[in-house]
Amino acid sequence: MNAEELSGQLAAIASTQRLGIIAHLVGEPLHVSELARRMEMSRALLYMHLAKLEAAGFVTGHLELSDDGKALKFFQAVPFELSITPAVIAAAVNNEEGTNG
Amino acid sequence: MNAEELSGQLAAIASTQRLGIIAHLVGEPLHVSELARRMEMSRALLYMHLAKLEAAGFVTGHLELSDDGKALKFFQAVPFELSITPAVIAAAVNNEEGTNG
DNA sequence: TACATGTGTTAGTATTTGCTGACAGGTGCA
DNA sequence: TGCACCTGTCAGCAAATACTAACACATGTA
Repeated sequence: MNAEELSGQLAAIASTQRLGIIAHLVGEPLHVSELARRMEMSRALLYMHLAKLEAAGFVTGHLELSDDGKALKFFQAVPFELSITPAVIAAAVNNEEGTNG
Repeated sequence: MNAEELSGQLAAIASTQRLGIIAHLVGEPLHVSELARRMEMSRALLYMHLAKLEAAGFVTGHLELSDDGKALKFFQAVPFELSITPAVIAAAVNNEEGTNG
């Protein structure tokens, strides 16, 4: 873990919208349109947020075929634990590996 | 801890520059001009970053009088531990208090 | 055919954030 | 007086991010 990776992870969840997305996907996978309705958010915007979350590894998506033959893109939250302390930050900035996860 | 507070905390450290500032201030308080030199950053910019970090509680600053009578603004890192998991996020989004620190 | 549902992408705009340069003011010292 | 330090703030520009509206295309159903 270096400083860029760490700040990338943090930036991915440093948003109330994206925290809301993760909260919605904890324990209950949802497809994009359904999630967009629940979050009262446009699909285009939701795709942008999901892309950032998926790139950082906080959610994962997969296509699923519904009973009536429609392709649904389901997303779910990925289990993780991020523990941040001053020491963890100092280690990351000094580019040391294997310090946190 | 609600979603806004949590995302605020995360946003405050979701920056390689600000991670670098914290790393510099771990175990060694520095005054602004000295820190600006070590980070190779303008003071104006550093003030902006320090303001965000201080508002979020990651660093704390105080004026100190040097031997030769100059006022120096020292900053130091505040000890903390932020533990982020999907459950913590869900709790924050649902506005529950007392779940994480 | 037409409508409701879904995925996925793009162009363009609005808002926020990061950053620079310049300023005003203070102390100590030669 | 002038120089070398320091704190603190502001206007303005640059770049990144968030967001909207619109498009193309697919399936099932009336």
